[in-house]
Amino acid sequence: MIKYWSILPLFHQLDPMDPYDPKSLEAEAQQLWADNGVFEVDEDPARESYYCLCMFPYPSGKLHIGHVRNYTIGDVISRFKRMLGFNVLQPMGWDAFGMPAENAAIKNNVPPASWTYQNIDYMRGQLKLLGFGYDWKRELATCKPEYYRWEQWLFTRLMEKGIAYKKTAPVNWCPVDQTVLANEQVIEGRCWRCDTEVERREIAQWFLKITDYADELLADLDKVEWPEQVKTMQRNWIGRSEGMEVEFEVPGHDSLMIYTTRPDTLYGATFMAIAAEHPLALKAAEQNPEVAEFIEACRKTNTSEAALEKMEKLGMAIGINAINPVNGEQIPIWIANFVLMGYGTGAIMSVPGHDQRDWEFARKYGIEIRQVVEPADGSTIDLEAGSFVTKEGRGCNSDILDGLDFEAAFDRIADHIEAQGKGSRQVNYRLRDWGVSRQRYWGAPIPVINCAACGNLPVPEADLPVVLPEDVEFEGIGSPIKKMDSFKKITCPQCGGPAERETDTFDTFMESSWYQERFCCPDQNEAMLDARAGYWSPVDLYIGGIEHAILHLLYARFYHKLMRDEGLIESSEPFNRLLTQGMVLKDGSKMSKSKGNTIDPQDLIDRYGADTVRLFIMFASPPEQSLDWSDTGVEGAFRFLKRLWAAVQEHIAEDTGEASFDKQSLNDDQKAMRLKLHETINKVTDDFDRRLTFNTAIAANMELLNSVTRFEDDSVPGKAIRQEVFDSMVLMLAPIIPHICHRLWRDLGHDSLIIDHRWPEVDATALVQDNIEMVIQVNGKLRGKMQVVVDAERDVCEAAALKNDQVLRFIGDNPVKKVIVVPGKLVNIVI
RNA sequence: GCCGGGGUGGCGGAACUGGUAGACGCGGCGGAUUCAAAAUCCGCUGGUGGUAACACCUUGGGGGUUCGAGUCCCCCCCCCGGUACCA
Repeated sequence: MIKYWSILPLFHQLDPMDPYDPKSLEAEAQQLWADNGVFEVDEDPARESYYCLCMFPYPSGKLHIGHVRNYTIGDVISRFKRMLGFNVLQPMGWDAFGMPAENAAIKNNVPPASWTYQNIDYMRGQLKLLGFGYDWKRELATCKPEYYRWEQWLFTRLMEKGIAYKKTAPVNWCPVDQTVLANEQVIEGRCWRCDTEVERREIAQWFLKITDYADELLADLDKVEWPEQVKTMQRNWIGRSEGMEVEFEVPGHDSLMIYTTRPDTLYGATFMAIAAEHPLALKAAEQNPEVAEFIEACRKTNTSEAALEKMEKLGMAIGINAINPVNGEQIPIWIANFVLMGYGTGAIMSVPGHDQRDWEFARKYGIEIRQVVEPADGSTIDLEAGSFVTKEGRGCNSDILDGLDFEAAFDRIADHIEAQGKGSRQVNYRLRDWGVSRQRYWGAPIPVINCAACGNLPVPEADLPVVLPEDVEFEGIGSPIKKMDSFKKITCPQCGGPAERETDTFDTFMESSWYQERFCCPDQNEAMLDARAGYWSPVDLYIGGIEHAILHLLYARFYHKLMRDEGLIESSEPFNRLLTQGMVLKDGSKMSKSKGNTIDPQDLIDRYGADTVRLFIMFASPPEQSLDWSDTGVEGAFRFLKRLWAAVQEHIAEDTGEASFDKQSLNDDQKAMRLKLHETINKVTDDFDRRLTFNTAIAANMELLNSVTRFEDDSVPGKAIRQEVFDSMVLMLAPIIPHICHRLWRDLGHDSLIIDHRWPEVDATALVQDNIEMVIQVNGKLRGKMQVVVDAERDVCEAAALKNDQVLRFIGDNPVKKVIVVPGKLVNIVI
């Protein structure tokens, strides 16, 4: 703990009537924190740890207001937990790989690395100006080899375990720029740079078998304290379903394997749909130029799910039939643009009677729609109007399934098909394996060597890391390392022959999947993680945007389990509690450069100081809701700080001496002041700890400041109560507006750092009241109020209510039918 | 399309477990201070009617449950996030 005597020279001479000057007092506080390493922490088994982590930023150039919100929330909670006595870790780093750096390189001809490092330097300065209590010793950037080498190392381990594997998957391809495009770079089906129509291509890529962990990822959601909506989104994303794999024979060709969750509708299958890239489709195209043309047309669609679902569903029959295993019927095989080769088997069975998408397709192409499920209540349905999608019906026109409900029909047909060897019960997931290959430069190189003789080999551990060359020039859009022989050409570690390095890089979600563990031991050069991770991890509270509810958070959970199974860590989940922060809006819509409605945090810091920015952000709305930016609201926050400053300065200017008070002999106003204070401490503590609603905590302190300003009592106990109020208020506000409170704490006569002081405690005796107010309603409408003793019995309340003048007016001559008493709250008289 | 969330005064929001709708702040109006302005301080401020006391209406729209609904249930509208290569 640092005592003031050691740092006094840093402060101005105290003049109680100094105006509030955020610039100098914030600089002084920040300097003191930095010089004394106030937020640097070490593992201390004697103390309980609290690991508070905010999603680290992509170094895009400068902080945007969403960052400021995210990091203010994290800093407020970290400082609060520290005041409760926890050993708090709050680190910060940089999610430094990604596309914007490449775009900047193409546009401005600067290497992505130097652009990134410059941005990091600038943004680090901004974070320091905001006064966030980070342990800067632990700072990391994911683009540094000492970071990504461990990711490469783990990947080689996963290759050996078979969790990393290679298969083809679709990408967006620009035929002019000769490069792969991200979904974001495809604007209405065209390349964002050259406006060429984008094609879909199937290329070989690396995958991680996240589906092997699907059940555990699902089950472990019950172990974490996350918002229910995020858990629901993840459950739906994983999408566990119980169904069957069924084999359809195709005379003269390989059979088609399909998966269905509705084997009870097998008798209603009237066609099959396959992907344009399916081998059977390609074979048909050889015979039929029209089919070839259609396949070509199918390639003109985006790979994104939203685009795929919204586009017009198109198909073409290939003139080959499949045999339905349940009834031997021959049904036509169609190529359909909404079936993708990369997902499942690239083939589906279609039951237009009982699936809406199949129904629309069948309607369009005049394919038979057959009813095989009927309503259980015996009513009739109209398949001309739409499909009948339900699991509540019973089978019809289905031979052995007729009259059976869903469960019975499922079992009957499953037994039947399994007995015939034409398929089996199967649990399936909507979740697909994680494609980690990116055909881009600014990412961690995938540590693989491609040898014509030996195949795909992991780079031997001794040769790691595979370092990404940072001094590169962009010629066009493609990745420079794909043409760089000095990087590419290598000898095979197995046969010694010529080989090539993999030039794809990792998805940047790889880096952000484990940084939270590396923060525990960022200087460890011998291993990915060490025992220190065991002290801090898992993260106690993780804070970030709701937009990460599925992908990032699911990948990080998966990666954590991979590290656990590698023996690197003991826990199964990375983030115990999650706080998803809402977006920052301006005039009700998202800020964007094109709309010109962006707010630059730097301007605000320059004009008002960090405390005002922090206060406004925390006051404007609760963290989980979106926040609408308001310039006048910022003024209001600044005004509050000035009032707080002036009120404390005025208090310390009066001579309080050794003022004290005796709880037993206070007058009514003094009691009321202390009641207000301790009610506020009670509420604010709950708001900070359980509810995480800092806006109401701030509002409560504003009320308290209003009350204490009106508390004009110059007696000795009065002064002492005022000191108690200001001490508590400054402590309660310190996590939110740390600079001004740091200063006011000393002005109030304390010689320790406020960050090292304990959070204020409620004095239960101050909360005791004699009388309370109760509301009286007539037929549920408020008609009167009354004072009763604090623990008045029901009948006392009722009798008092029925004597109330206002109430009697409303009752009039009507007989009272019923009286409802909610003790301590209200009396409702029903007439 | 699918999954998830949201909609309360002129504005941001409060109302935590079905129990006083609108705390706190912004804005607005009026006043004090000032030569004047800024800043600051004090008062009023959901809508409609009324001189007033007061009454009625009001939580996106429609219906329901309940003594009582912003809160629970059903239907609809609008906005936002995600949708697997934006991070």
